[in-house]
Parts: sequence; structure tokens; C-alpha cells
Amino acid sequence: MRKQNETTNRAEPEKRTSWFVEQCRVNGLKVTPQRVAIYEALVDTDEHPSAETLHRKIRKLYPRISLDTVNRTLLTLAEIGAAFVVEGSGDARRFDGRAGKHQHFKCVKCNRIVDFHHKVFDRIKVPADIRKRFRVLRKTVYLEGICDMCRKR
Amino acid sequence: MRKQNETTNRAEPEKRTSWFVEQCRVNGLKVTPQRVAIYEALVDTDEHPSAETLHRKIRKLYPRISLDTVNRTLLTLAEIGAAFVVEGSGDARRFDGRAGKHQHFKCVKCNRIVDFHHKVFDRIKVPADIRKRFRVLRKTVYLEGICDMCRKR
DNA sequence: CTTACTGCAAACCATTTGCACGATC
DNA sequence: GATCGTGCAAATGGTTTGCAGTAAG
Repeated sequence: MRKQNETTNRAEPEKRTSWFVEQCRVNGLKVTPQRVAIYEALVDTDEHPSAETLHRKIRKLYPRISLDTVNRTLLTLAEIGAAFVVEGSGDARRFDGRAGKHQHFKCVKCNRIVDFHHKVFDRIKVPADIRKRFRVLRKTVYLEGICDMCRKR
Repeated sequence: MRKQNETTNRAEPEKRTSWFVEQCRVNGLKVTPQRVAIYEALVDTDEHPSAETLHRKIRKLYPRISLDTVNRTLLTLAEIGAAFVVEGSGDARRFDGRAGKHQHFKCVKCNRIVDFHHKVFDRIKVPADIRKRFRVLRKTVYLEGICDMCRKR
């Protein structure tokens, strides 16, 4: 038995693109060749590329595409849930000096980071194959969403 | 029964400072008033401040301290494990277009982000109180350390 | 007394913004 | 044809670097 209409069912390449086109429509975005190209290039890799990296790749097919478009489009994709920001940002680095185990919840609206404790999360075990391949220095459960203060608005 | 000599035992303010001073010594760092002030200011808050935010605070006590010092010192603290970078960086934003559930391991040496799967991590449950307070849009287990390629060097 | 740290200024890099042209719907 | 998206250029913001003076060990 298979679930139908699963919004995240985009395993096969052709389905991905039509899923993406549909998402654009639903969100009132125009389907431009640049957008499609950027989305395809992003989904095509597991290297978690930066805008610049993607720009270099896409340029081979669309030599006139600008870095700004790639940058802006990626942010747009993130807004409609077709992409995720996994690292970095132009924003300032932020630090934590607290020693004890704790997890972070980050509000995507106001960028506030809230600490929380949950013993179950403290106890999670890193799988053996990861442990063998890498030296793990830090592990944490990371949550993202809308915080209480932003919800009230 | 209490564990002695626990390196992360810095719950009480005075112990924190002496722990920090000790860490500086062990790592061959000089104990300057600026460093101590920055460390204290960082540990004193749970707001995950940026260098600039901390700078503004510390300025009240040490009006001549520069933002650069705060910036550099925070990075130094991170190197000796007295602080952690929890968000941002001057580095470029990086994106992920993959839809399925997966976790990230990030190498702190080469900044490579490696995807991995672990069913146990897919199944972790967000605690009820968090769920009540926030709207959780994404949850992921985040690992940090040294990757296989960097270990070989 | 030596070495490392600090403060200042300039340089750097990624991102953002404003605007006019061009493409999509 | 109206609106949204793109490309270009300039501006911005955070971080990094080089250097000379200063303080810690």
C-alpha cells in the first residue's frame, strides 16, 4: 500500500520538476527557466552548495544567469519549502558559553534561539558507522519553527 | 556521591572563572582582563549573543575594549572549548534541496556537511511542552566533529 | 625580556537593495 | 498588458588582516 499525493514524493527526477512547478503555481510564483534550473541543480547534488557554487554550475547551461538571481531564488525556494538553509548566512555569528547539555530551538521569524532540556535527547546514541567514520565532538537536537512570541502576532 | 574533577563543572560563578583561567593556562593562552570579561559576559547570558551584542555589554565595564578583540577572543574561546558557535558565520549560506528525512554531520575542519540516515533519529519525539509553546517546523539531529578525510592528515 | 594580545584602520567577502529592462501569465 | 523576475551596479554589514604599541608570563 502506498500513500497517494504525498507532497514530498519527489524521488524520481521528472516528478521533482513537476512537483516544483506545482509549488510555484500554488504560491503564486512565476515559473521561469532560471528558477527551474536552480532548483534542478540544487536537488541534483548532496553537497549542500552555496549560492556561488550553484551559480558556477548553472552558468554552464545558462551563461547569462547572475549570482544575485541564484541568491534570491534560493531564498524564495526556502520560503516555499523547496529548499532549506543548512548552514551559514550573512548574519552575525552567535555564541553559547553554557556548558551543560541542552538543545536549541530557533525561531525562523525573529532568529531567537531558545535553550531547552530534554533528557531523552541527551541520551541519544550516535550510530556505530558514523562513530567509526568520523570523530564526533558535539551532538545536539536542533529544532526550527515559530516561537511563542512570534505566534501571538 | 559526586564526581570530582569534572571538567565541565562550572555551575557556580567563581568556579567558572577559575575553570576558565585554568583552561587558558593549559592551552598556553595569556589571561588578560579582556578575555576574562568576555568569557564572563558570555556565560552570564542565555541569549546566544553575537560579538557585537557582547561588545556593547562589556563596554560598560571596559570602555576601551574593541569589537575586534571580542570577535577574536570568542573564536579563541571556541577553539579551547570554552564557547560554541551556535549560529551564523561570515561564511556563505548553504542550501539543501533533498526532501527526505536525513541528518547532518558537519566537519569543523573542512566545513563539509555529510548527510546520514538513522531511523532512530527520524523517530525522536519533540517534548510536549515545546510543542505547546512553539510551532515546530523542522527537527534534526546535528553532529559536529572531524570527518574521515580530515582525520587522515 | 620575550611573546602574545589589543586596538585601530583598511581590506575582504557574501548578501542586500534600487532600478530599468525583459519575461511570464 | 500588468506584474513579477532578472541582471547589473552600488551599498551594506560582518569578519579578517596587518601593523604598531602594550601587557602578561
